[in-house]
Amino acid sequence: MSKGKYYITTAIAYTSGKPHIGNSYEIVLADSIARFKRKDGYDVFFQTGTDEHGQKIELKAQEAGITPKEYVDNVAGTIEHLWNLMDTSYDKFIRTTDTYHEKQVQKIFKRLYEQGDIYKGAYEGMYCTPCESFWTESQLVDGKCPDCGREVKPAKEEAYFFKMSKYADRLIEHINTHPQFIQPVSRKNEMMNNFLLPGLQDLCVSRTSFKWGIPVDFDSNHVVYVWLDALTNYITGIGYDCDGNSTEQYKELWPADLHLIGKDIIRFHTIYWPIFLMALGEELPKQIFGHPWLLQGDGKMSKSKGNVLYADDLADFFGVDAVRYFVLHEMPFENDGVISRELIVERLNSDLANTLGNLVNRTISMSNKYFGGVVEDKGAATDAQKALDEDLKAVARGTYERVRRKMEELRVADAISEIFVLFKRCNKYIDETEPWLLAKEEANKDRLATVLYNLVESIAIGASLLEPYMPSTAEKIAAQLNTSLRGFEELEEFGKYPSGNKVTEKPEILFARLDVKEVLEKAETLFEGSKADESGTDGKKEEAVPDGVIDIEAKPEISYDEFAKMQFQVGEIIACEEVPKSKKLLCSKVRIGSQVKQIVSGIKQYYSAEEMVGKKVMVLVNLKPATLAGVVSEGMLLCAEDADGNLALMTPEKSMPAGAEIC
RNA sequence: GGCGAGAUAGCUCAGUUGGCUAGAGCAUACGGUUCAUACCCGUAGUGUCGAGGGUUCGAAUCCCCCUCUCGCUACCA
Repeated sequence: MSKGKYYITTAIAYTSGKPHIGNSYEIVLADSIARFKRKDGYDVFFQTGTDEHGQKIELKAQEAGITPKEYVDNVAGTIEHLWNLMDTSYDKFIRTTDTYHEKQVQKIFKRLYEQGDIYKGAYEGMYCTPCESFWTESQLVDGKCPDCGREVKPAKEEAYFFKMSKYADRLIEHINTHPQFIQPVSRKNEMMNNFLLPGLQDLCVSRTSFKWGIPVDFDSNHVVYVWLDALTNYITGIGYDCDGNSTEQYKELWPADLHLIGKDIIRFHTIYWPIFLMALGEELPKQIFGHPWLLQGDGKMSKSKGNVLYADDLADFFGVDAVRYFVLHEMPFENDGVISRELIVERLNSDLANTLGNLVNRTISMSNKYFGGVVEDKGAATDAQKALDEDLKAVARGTYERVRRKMEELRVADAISEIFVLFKRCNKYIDETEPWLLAKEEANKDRLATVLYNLVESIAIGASLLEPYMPSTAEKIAAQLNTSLRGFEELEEFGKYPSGNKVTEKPEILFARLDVKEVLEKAETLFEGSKADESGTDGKKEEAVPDGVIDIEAKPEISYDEFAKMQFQVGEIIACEEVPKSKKLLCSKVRIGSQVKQIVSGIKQYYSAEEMVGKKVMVLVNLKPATLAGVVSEGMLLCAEDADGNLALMTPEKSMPAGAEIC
């Protein structure tokens, strides 16, 4: 009997490169929820996929010397392979380059345009010719340039905008009346306070600066903004049609029950996406969960440091289920969690090898040793023993309900812990009943059989509950017990294991204990080896990176003319002060030849105002002035930036006069 | 700068509407046990519950203030 449909999605993965474990973990999380709901009697539809458009991909492809399509085919293949490797049970893998998706996005864009939600405007906003500045509507003072007070006029660069403000009130109302809509709740406040309550800006939903996107079919200069493109995957993937010819599947599945996403893209999912849906007249998803991230403890993950963890490498090392267990068990609900090989070894040893693996092993060993593997419920127990048995049984029978409640709140880590409470209870039961003592007296044979039966039955229940999280481990345990995994509806009754059944003769070790030191050494060796022959997902060989250097993302080639437009000069800092009300900004007076410019820079963390004075620095002089934190800045001080974001000013290597050209 | 969250055992955290000697897991030490993957079971802990002040018979829990950390956000030209 079905409890109804359950449509769950992950964010679609961006195909700019191979995702690391921090990104891959979302799919495992979604998978465990999908599998749980399926076992719990829901008709689950689980969709994932890839987001394949955008400038970044266009550039990456250009770098690799292949077409964008070739590039994304490559990466999408890698991603789907990873998802499969992690044993995820998605029903649909959508790619935003799929034809049906692209067609639908074009239709949606057109419809929104025709009904007036999307309008053609100017990307940079209002232009003040004398100041050479663009301003957004909200920056204008009485509709005039905030700097000089003169008239402004619309800029030339055209773009399409979505009227967000039109739907803002409805969205606020929806969020307020649906407390479950945004999870965790702290995220809801952030969205409200930062975006909704101050007033939503209209969103620019087209681009002309690159080509790799879905073209706006009635205006070929424009491609659809990637987020409008990407978000709609949730409906196009199940057959939405904006002319009203949506499939039966769509009608059944929409609205989605859960969008599982990273906390970094909550804004797009809780503001823009619902508003797009309102504009289309569709229902809003029931819940959006912005999960935190698993981060590396020892600094940022970086390719050149060789400390990036990938799901496939970890799976090679520890096994798929161990990795699944780790990421799910450490799944932070509100704060970011930490992942490292050391921590994985710790968890694997203490939970998987000691508590679970050893329990299964010792139980099966005893069954073989004492009864040739036959497990029989003789029902033998004195009153005192009955109390003991009943306590174990109560834990076993109640575990499903405890797990279910945790899953209801998406507390996956807590759900798993509940299952391990049962396994720990089993270990304790062995100590309490002392089977090895029972085995010494022939008169206690029946009691011994009963004890082992209770253990086998409890483990069978635990394994069945474990299935959504560690599917193949659950299967392995069932196989060793010579039984099959049960449905959830069979877990609240104790004694389903067929009495007289025979367990396997030779129990395999489920999880071997690992030595942290050995693991780290092996990882080191592997990394050294793979550095030499690793070919990136872009098909281009990556050079081994020597110590002390970093790589950054390459920008497209420019012409000499483009370069020549920029004017660099040596500037001398003659005064400098902190910008009030600002965390990062210093405001410097910079002498460049005979003139003095005021330049604001975000370097307060690295330089004090005092030490700035007297420095000769490299200045981009002819940059369009802008206002930062209320202060006008008329240029840019150039800095070098390392992988951790530390900044160092560029200064001339020999003494040079202020104003000297840098060319 | 604005808004918000938090600071509890070595580590990760739980502590409901203020109430007895402040808890769990991991790690540590000791004891027990030997069926098992040197595993399991038990016991023991230590904590100025971030600092200071206040309300109260009584505060980790409420109020004020301070310090620090974190998240989102605006500036990072």
